[in-house]
Parts: sequence; C-alpha cells; structure tokens
Amino acid sequence: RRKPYPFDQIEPKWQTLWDERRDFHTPNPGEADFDSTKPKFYILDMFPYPSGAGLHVGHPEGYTATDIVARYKRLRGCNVLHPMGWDAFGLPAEQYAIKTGQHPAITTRDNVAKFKTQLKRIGFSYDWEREISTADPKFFRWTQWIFLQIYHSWFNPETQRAEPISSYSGNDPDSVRLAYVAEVPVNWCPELGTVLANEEVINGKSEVGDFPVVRRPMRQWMLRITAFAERLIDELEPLDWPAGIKLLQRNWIGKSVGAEIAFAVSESGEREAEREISVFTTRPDTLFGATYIVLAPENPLVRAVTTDEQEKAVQQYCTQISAKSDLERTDLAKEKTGVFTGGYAINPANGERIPIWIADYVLMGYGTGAIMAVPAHDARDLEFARQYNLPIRTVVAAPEGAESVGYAGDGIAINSPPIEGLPTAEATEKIIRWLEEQQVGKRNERYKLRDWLFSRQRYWGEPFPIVWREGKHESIPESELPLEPPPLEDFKPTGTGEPPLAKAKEWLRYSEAATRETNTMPQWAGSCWYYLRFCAPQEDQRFVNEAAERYWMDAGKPGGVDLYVGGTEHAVLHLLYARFWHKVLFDLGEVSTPEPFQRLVNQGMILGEDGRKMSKRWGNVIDPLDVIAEYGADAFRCYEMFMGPLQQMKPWSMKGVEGVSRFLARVWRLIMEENQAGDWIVSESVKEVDLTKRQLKVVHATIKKVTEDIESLSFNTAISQMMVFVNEFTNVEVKPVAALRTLLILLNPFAPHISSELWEALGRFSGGVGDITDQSWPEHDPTLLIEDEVEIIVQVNGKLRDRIVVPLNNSEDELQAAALASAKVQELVAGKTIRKVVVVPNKLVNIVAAD
RNA sequence: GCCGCUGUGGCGAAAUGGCAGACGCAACGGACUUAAAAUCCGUUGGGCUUAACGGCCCGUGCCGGUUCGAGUCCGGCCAGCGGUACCA
Repeated sequence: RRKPYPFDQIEPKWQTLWDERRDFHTPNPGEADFDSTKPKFYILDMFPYPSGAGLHVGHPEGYTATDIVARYKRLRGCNVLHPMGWDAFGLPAEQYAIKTGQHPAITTRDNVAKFKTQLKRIGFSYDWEREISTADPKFFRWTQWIFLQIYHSWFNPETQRAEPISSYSGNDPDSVRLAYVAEVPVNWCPELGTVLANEEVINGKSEVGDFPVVRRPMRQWMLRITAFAERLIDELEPLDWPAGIKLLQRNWIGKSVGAEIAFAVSESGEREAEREISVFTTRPDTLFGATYIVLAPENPLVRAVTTDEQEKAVQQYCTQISAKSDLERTDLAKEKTGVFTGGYAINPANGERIPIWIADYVLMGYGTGAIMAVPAHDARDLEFARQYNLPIRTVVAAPEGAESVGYAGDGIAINSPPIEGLPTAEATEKIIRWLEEQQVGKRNERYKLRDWLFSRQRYWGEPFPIVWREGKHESIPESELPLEPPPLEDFKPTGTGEPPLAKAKEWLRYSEAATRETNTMPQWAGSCWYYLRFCAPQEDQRFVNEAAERYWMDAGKPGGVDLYVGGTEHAVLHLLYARFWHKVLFDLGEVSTPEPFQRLVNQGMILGEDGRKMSKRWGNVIDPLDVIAEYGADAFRCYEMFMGPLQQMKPWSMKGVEGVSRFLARVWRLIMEENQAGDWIVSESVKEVDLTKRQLKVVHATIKKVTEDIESLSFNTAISQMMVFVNEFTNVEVKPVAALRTLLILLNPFAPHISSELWEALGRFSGGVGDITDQSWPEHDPTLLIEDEVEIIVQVNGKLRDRIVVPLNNSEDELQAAALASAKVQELVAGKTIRKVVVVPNKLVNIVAAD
C-alpha cells in the first residue's frame, strides 16, 4: 500500500538529527549554555518497568501527552526538564532468571535497549543524557544512602518532624528509628518465596502472579510511615491533584478520630495480672450502650481474661481461626462467630458488669485489638449480639422514621445520664472530657495505614546497607556504597523464607563477627526518589546536586515536579511511598520542598478494539510499532491524543488512526505536491501573500484554541481545531506561507516529524529562520477574532425561533427591538402578552410571552 | 455494603447555564478513473409534513426541582466500570 506521505523517510531522519544535535538536552544551572532568564518546567512521566514484552499502546499515551507539553513549553521559551528512565529492579527479570539461568542484569539490559528503541521511534523529546536505571549501582548507591538516612532518623513527636537519631534522648534508639526490625505477621507468598506488602496482596492472592498468600510471623525491616500519617493527609490538600486520587490516599491512610477507653477487668482467669482492657471507639457517646467487650483472637489479653471453664472452648476457637486464610476470615458473607471467655469487665460509664468475648470480626491489627460492642448502633455488633443473644440497648435516638436499633448515624443521646439529650457531636465532646477527668479514657486518633513492610526475600533488588553483629543490626559506612548484590548462579528462593542472598557465603561474611543483611528492598525503593535523581543524574558526590535540585524542584515553593502524568494504578502505593521518603529528606534538609509532585494527572486506560482490557488472552493487544510501521509515529501520536480526553478510558480504533493519518496527509499536501518524476516538491500554490480576513480569523482562532487546549491538556479538541484549519485551507488556490508556518508551529508538539520536514521545505520563503524547534509559539490577536456583525439567537419562551444578524455591540434596546421585529416572533407572540424580554448582548434575546 | 468515575447519534466524541451533536470514523450519493484504490465535493440524530423552498414535533440514562432558558446547577433513583472491604 502506498504511503499517504513519506513518513518512513522523514521520521528516522529527524530522530537522528535530534539525537546528533542534542536538541533536547537541557543544561543545568551553572553549566555553559544554561539560560537563567527562562522559566523552568519539570515535566515527568511515571517511568516504566522494562518488561520483555516491550511497549504497549498504554505507555505512549501519557508519554505523548507529556511530550506535547514539553515541546510546547520549549517553544514558549522555558527550560524544560523532560527525562526518562527505567524502574529496572523487579520480579519478572528474576523469575526469568530462575527459569533460564540468565542473569537478571542481562535480561534487564536487553529489555531496556528494546524499550529505548521503541520510545525513540515515537519521537519523544527526552533528554536522553539524563537516562537512569534503578538497577545501576551509580543509582542504587544513593537508594541505599537514603535508606541509611531513614535508618539514622526518628520521628520527633514534639516537632512532628524526622530528625537525626542523635537528637533522641531515650535509652533505646532502635525502638524509634524510622527503619526498624520487627517480628511481624507478614503476607508470605510460598510460590514467590517472598513476603509482600499489604498493598501487594489482592484478595488473599499476590498481585504479581496471583499466587496464594498466607499470614506468618517473620523478622522484617519496616519503615515507620505511620508517623507521617497526619502530614501525609494534611499536606495533600494544596496539591493540584485529581480530587479522586487525594480521596483515595486519604481513605487509605484512614484517619479516625475518637477515644481510647479503659475497661477494668472484674472477673477473669487471672493467669497474668492484667486488670484493664483498652478499646478504641469513634463513638464514645454510645458508651452507655456498650453491653459487651470483644477481643481479637490474637489479642494477648485473651489468656489473662479467660476462665478455666472457658479455656478449652477459647483455645479451640483460636486454633480454628489461625488456620483460616485471610480470605476466609474476611469473607463478609459468612456468619459471625465468637466465644465467651468467661471474663467480665466494668463499663466505666455506669459500672455495669459486661461479658468479654472473643471473635474474629475484631482485628488485632487495628486500634487496640479490642472493642466495646454497642449492638444498638453498629451493624456488626448487632449481628453478633443477635447471634449470641447478648443485650442490646438503644442510646441514640434515631431521626423521625428511622428504626433506633441498628441506627448508626448521628442523633440525640438517650439512656445516657450525663449526656442525655445532647446531639452526637456535643455528647462526644462531653463524654471525652468526663473520661479524661476520671482518667479512664482520652481523646485518640487511629489510622488504617500500617507501617511499611520494606524487606523482600529476593535477589534482584537493592541489598540493605546493614550488617548483623551479635544479634544487633548496624549500618555499614557510606564509603562502602554501593553495596552490590553478590554474583549468584542460583536465584531460586530457598523456600524457608531465607533470602537467596544467604547462598552467597563469601559476600555474606562481613567480618569475623558480623554478617550482612540478606533481605533486599522492594521494587518501590527506586521509584521513591528517581524524580530527584533526574535533576542531576551524573552527580557523584551527593544523591542529587543541591543547586540542580533547588532549581528544578522550585525551592521554597510548595514545589516539586510541575506536571506528573501516569496511571491510576499508582494512586496509593508509589505516590504515597514517594511522598513519605520526600518528607523525610525534606525534614533532614536534604531537599528543598515538602512535596515531590505539584500537579498530577492520571491518563485513562486504553482498551482493545473490542472494548475489553488489552490482554494476550483476548488477542486484542495493539503493538505501537505495528501502527507506526503502517501510519508513522506522528499519526500514532496524534491518534492517541485524538481518541478522547486524556483522563478517560477509551477503546482503540484502527479506523480512527486512519482518519488522523489522513489529516496529516492533508497537511502534507497543503504544502507539497508530486511532480512528474514522482518526487515531492513544494506546491506552486504556496505563495508569500497576505491572508484574507477570513483566513486571518481561522489562523488566530486556531492559535487561541490550541494554546488553551494544550494548557488544559485537552489535546483532542486542539487537534480538532487544527483539522478545521486544514479543511479551511485545503482547496484555496493560493496558500499564504505565513498561515502555513503558524500551523506547523502549532502542530509541532503533536506531530514533530512532519512539521519539522515541512518547515524545512518552506525554507526558501522569508519569515522562518532556523529550525522549527528554534521558533517561538505564536500569540493570537483577539481583535482579529471580533466580527463586525454577530448572529443573535432569538428565542420565544426559551425555544429557538429565529436568528438575526446585527452589528456587534448593539445595545440591549436595539437587540430587543430587532428581535421583536422578526416576522417569526410576531407570528408566535400574536395575541399574547409579552411578560419579559431577556437580552444577552451579542448572543441572544429570549421573549417570554403568555396568553 | 461503602467510596469514586461514567451514562449525549450507528461508533470515538464536542459544547464559560444560552443554536445539542464541532472534529473524526462508519454509511450513502457524486466527481475523477477502463476499473479499483487514493483524492476531492456533498448528505447523514429520530419522527411528521411539503411538489419543492421550507415548516413542525421529539431528543443528552430515569423522575422531580431551580431558572426567561438545563447535557451543564440542585434533590431522588437506575445502569455500567473501577477501587475497597468486618478499620470499631
């Protein structure tokens, strides 16, 4: 099939030129050709994991959007930082190594090469001199260094900031470090031979591979992200992020405000001297309705409160529960189960003696692992109370029409003497004050967020810069960084939970008395700070050059990356972890802004032609290189942007690509024509002439629309407007060079190859010195868009009845008179009374008439 | 269950509270061609009416409301997609 225009020649030509001339290299402050008078713009993509499968059409969607903005900002005279790199540590390369014996470094290197070739073929204007890979020792040296900063820090509750551990005055620094070791129940995935973060477990299965995950206590490295919970919520507020993503993060952190209340144990087995059960509740105002206590089966207090008579039943229940998988335990459909411990506690509000139960609907991991059950006003407690015939007491009056039992909303307190008659908010305040006075309770906040389980039993990740001596951990000196993973023949998991690094006996031995930590960091580690490294990827004295960081991240401002584009799948994980690391670095004075990403945009997923998610299974996967081979990179880019709004999910259509390709071909033929010999030459119709008034209007309307649409990332409508432009000029006999040049500049961010080529072709005409990338973005002249006459919509009772053409800026009276003079209006209002006339200048007249 | 997003022609979509359907696809008709492809021109939400020009009615998931005027704002539903799941 004949190509509509020779994209197969011009695209490689320009890609090579851009590379050779370093067109998109951005100098840093202090470097030779740095221009400090220009404003800066840092525009970032979520860097890919270079999988063996290569790019799919989802990757270039966001990348094209950012590339358009980057090229646009350069034409507007900005210093643009637009880098790309590789999130190169990760499980697939390691799995592949296990299967084939090929070292992950080799696999990763090959995959990176493939990805890079593909990205270059799409014509992205990355500064490739800033390319980084998280698996490169020059990079992960600093990942390890940042881990050490975290390790050597603690969260000072007084200042609410991370501080060097030296400012901690207690006697057990290891208990407050931001990186610490804990024996915790973890998500152990036997198939993958590693533990996983809560966030990596979906429905009791591993996110990667969909393998079963079981709970099991193991010694792990944890990062104290919970210390930052409050700030991670508060400092989200001013960021220019989609509201939905902010909400998602807020919900994930899950702040609940309430009270912690102590219930004295009145009767129990008394195996240990436990005399109190502390519960957390968000509804202390319902304390008078607490008719029993429930402990989580794993709660250590269970042993102490259980009586001899109940011991057997309790033990049996706990055994039964621990055998269950997470999936079984959290199955909401199942009936609630539990068992009485034999113990009783005293409700501090009314002195009532209430039974202590255990049940698996209370989780050890949240709050205190114990609740006061208020069956009248909590659905779960109610279900349980009905199951086991426990008393139900109403203490909140439901609003008119609602059933009081089971009503969980706000209302008026009843059956609660000290707070009787108070609405929920006041009742809560008053009871908390009372609890605090009595010293049986206090105001409290809880978060769903857990500390971050940071170690993995894998080979292909950053080793911890930590050694163990006599059962205690200590850091290795910075001078020993990077600490590279040992060469290994056998990457297989050991199956015992001991990491594969333990097999490297030589490497393991640090000194006579010390051995290395054998866990590695999770894949998130590199992506937590890669955006900082891009500011100065060659810097070898520091994780980022200070001046470069201050410049690109906008020191002193709320700051950070000016535009960050990526998929929603990273809404909580990557974005939360990165914010956490950034805040630690900020507190320690290592970076100059409190937040990493000022503006965030999520691109929507691209579906297959059949409307389903693209997957090998459905055979609906589109390979970008196939599309480019047939239609060219410019058509590919423009189609991805023309499909619909960036943020929206949308299905692929090859017919749509063809349509956009036709548009580019029309642009080509606007300027070029084929001669007898079959060569493309500049068309005879292209001339240095003035534009007609009508042409001027189209040109300036297009400048306005395209400019505004790029700013608001509405690329689809920007392309529509350029199509309108091209339709307007397609059949004119003489095509003014000035109009064509303007179009080419506007089109350049979207279709950089064809616009560069055509710009060059117009070289012999005056008005365009240098390459298209050297031009500046046009400004529209609003006066050219103003008409002498405007068409006014005439409505009668809100319905369109006529249009009249009148001079611009007619007065309201003139408009009203003109509208009433319309024959159609006359006909419609005949015999009616005109009640009102609404006049919107230069727009419309609405006549309200009635009988 | 809870939270979020989305509902507009045959399809992808557009519309600061002011002409619903820009632009593109598909379809149909025409020009060019021996023919096809490509290209160019035209028609294209539905219905009724007119010989024709034209005219009329309906139409943005459903029901209500605010307004001179609602795809757009408010209230109540419904459907699809995504997230989350006993978080006290």
